[in-house]
Formats: sequence, structure tokens, C-alpha cells
Amino acid sequence: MYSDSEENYLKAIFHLERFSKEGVSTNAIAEQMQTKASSVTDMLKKLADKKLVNYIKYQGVTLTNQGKKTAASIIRKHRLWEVFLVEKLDFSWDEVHEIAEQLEHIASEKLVDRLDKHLDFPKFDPHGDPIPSKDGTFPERNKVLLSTLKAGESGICVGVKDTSTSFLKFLDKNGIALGITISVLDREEFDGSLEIKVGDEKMTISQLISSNLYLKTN
Amino acid sequence: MYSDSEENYLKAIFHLERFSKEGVSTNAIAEQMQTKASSVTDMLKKLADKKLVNYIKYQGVTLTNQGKKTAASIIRKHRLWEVFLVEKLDFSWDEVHEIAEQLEHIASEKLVDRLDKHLDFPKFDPHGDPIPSKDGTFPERNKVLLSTLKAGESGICVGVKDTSTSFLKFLDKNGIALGITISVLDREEFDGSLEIKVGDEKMTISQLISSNLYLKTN
DNA sequence: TTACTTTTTTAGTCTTGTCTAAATATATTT
DNA sequence: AAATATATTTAGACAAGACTAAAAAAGTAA
Repeated sequence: MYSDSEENYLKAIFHLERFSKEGVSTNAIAEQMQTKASSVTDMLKKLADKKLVNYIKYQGVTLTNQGKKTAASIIRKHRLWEVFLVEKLDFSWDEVHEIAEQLEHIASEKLVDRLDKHLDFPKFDPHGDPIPSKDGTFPERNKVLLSTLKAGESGICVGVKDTSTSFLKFLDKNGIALGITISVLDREEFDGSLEIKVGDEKMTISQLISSNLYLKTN
Repeated sequence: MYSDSEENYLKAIFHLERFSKEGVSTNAIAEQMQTKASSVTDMLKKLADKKLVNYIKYQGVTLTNQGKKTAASIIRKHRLWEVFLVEKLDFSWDEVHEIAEQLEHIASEKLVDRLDKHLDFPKFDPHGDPIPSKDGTFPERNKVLLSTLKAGESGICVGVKDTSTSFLKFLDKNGIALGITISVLDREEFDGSLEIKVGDEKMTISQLISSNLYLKTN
């Protein structure tokens, strides 16, 4: 249906759209895709011809409904494959992204449906990100950044904001994973660092760390 | 490492090499790949540059050791994915080929190893074809064509020679699948047709059918 | 408003993989 | 061996997707 490259652009625009109220800029896409602005312009014209984006010269782009639907289906495939890799093939959550980047382009609706069923219809991927349903709607979850908790509060880790390998490795090394309970023992107002308890371990983490960890509180 | 297209050519040459004692001809590859002879010539030059084939103008090609190893690894991935689709996702054996054609190009050695383990190291795919090991060696199996059996003999279905969708559908419709026991009740010498028993059902099949079904006898 | 900077687009080129049409090599007949 | 047929390669073109360098538009500052 669409080329791998077209699908990657749609995905990039979809992710960028959540942060910009206006249309997404050419340069923003170029940075996200690790490519040149001129290549982006070329592709935007093609996507516009196919009615996947609304593109006005010098004004950035937005996805059409068809574009959104397509992007959601790619994200759906990506996240389902991530669940598969972690749950069934015992990969750790910091290893699966690159492989899922390839698997998300496999074309077969039946395959995706069967995979979804095989995994028992998961609603969130190993990073805690929501898996859109077939019709493109994203499930919601009550999540809050660890950095917003006060001393004495606690919650269960349900996701990360920064998905970089270095951050995920840091979490692994410190025993922080999905489902782990984290309590805030004390908070240093000067630099926003927190003293927390993870399982039985006490540790101090910087504001940068705590503002990239999502918890579910009760 | 190699492009999808390069991998597909290697696979095609690998399969064709088993039938021709000499080098594989340009036209044979073109037919197998559903493309034009001129496109094949172009690609053969590229593969020769990369030391994957031995190519002499007008004389056809053979795979180098590197070429054979690469082809075997692609076939390995293809067949492991087919096992996965049938065993884990409940696809039938006539539906999996196209999807596996896509999955075979996913690059991740770790993924293949984990998949192999997850499937409990299968030696044959759902069509009964051998799955090469990591080092590229193919397992052997004592198999014989149904058409070579005499009246009174029987065996267990372990594979097919013709893998076309129409043939596989015919088998499905008639209750013939891997692991099914087939007995030869009578043989008509005039046209080579056989009266056979499949489970509790008696039926008559043509020579064309019986010469495309592999059985394991004891 | 004019001058300067940044962003975006255009124009032209490159690579990969494909194609058609024409040329050349090999195979087969007579 | 010459004539014909078939197989293969070459030459030139095209589409997709990316790039560089230059031009044009938009944004910012004096």
C-alpha cells in the first residue's frame, strides 16, 4: 500500500503533531527523521498527492484523517511487536525498538489481528505506551510524572517519557521496571532531586530522571 | 547488510542450483523472479562485485560459499517464521508463504535465535521442508513420493513437492495434512492413479497428485 | 522600513532497481 | 558452414528517495 519511507514520515508527523498546536514544520520532521529539509519537502508533496497530509507551502503540515488512521495502524503494529518480543521472546525493553521498527512495516491485516489475539489484546506496550485499537483510538491511563509527587507519596511505574537506550539502561541497572512500586521518601527543593525507595533499596535521583518516569498513583 | 532485492536473487539462485548441474541461466532466474532478463544481468553484476556469485558472461552463475551461506540464512528465517505462523498464530500452511516472504528480510541475528528457541528448534517447516541450521547445513529426512508406493503400503505425510496454493488447497479440502497416515489400497497401472485411504475416507487420486506428496514410510 | 537571519523550497544530481529496444553471443537447423 | 533462432548483454530511460547548492519566502532586529 504505502512504502516504508512514506510510513516512517507519517509516523514522525503523527508524533510531532501532539506537541505543536500549529502544523508541523519541515525542519522538525527533518530532525526527527535524521534527514535533510529538502528531502522532507519532496516527501510532503508526495504525501499530499495521496491525501495523507494537508500541506501548504511554507506553512507546515497536518495529517488528514486517512493519514492519522494510517499512522495509528503503524504505531499499533510497532507496539504489538514490542510486546511480542518482550513477552514471548524474552527481550528486555531496551532492545526491542530497532527490531520493531522493521516489523512495523510487514503488511498483513490478518497477521496483526492474530498477533493481537496471541498476546491477549494488550493495551500498553513494554514502555507503557498505549496501543491504538484497530480503529485508531488510543487507550488512556491515569499516569503522572514521578517528579510531581510529594514526600510520602508512591506509585507504580507504568512508563517512560524519554525512551533513549541510555535512560532505559539506567533504569534496568537500578531495578526500575514496569510494575515496580516507587515511594518518595524526601524531596530536595533546591535542585528537585528525590530520595526514593525502589523495592527495598533507597536511592537519590535527579530531577531529570524523575521527570521522565510515569507512575500510576492511587 | 544486503538489500531485500539482493536477498531475493540469492534465494532464487539457491533453489535453481539444485536442479541444474551447470551454472544457473539468466532466463531461469528471470522466470523464477517474475522479472526481465536484463534486470537479472544487472543484478548478477552487483552480486559478483560483492563476491556472492561466480558470474561469467553468457555462462550463467553459481553461488560462492558466502552466497550459499547468505541464501541459507534467508531460507532459515523464512521457514522459522512459517513455523511460527502455523504453530503459534494458527495460520494454515497454505496462507503463510507470502507473509514469510516479508518476514525473512528482518535483520536481527538475536531475533532469529530467540525465535528458533521459542519454537523449540524445529527441523522442518509446515510444508515438510528442512530448516537449515545457523551454519547453513540442511537436515535430511527419509522421505519418498506417494507415487512410488505399491498397493498395501502406507506412510505418514511429511511434505509436498509442489507448493502452489492450488495444490495445498486441494490437500486441505481432502483432509490431507502433515502427520496424516495414507495407505495405498490399489493402483491402476494404466494411468498411475491410486486408490488410497486417508483417515477413514477412501478416495482416488491422479498420478500428478501422488507424485507431489512426500511420505515417511517404516 | 530596511537589513539580516532562518526556514523552506527549487533545481539539478546520484543510487538502486527496474524496464524497453537494440546489439551481440550462443545454439540449432538445414 | 551458412542461416536462423534463442539467450544474453548493453545502452539508454524512468521512478523512488535521498542529497547539495542556490533561490525565495518568512521572521526578526535595528
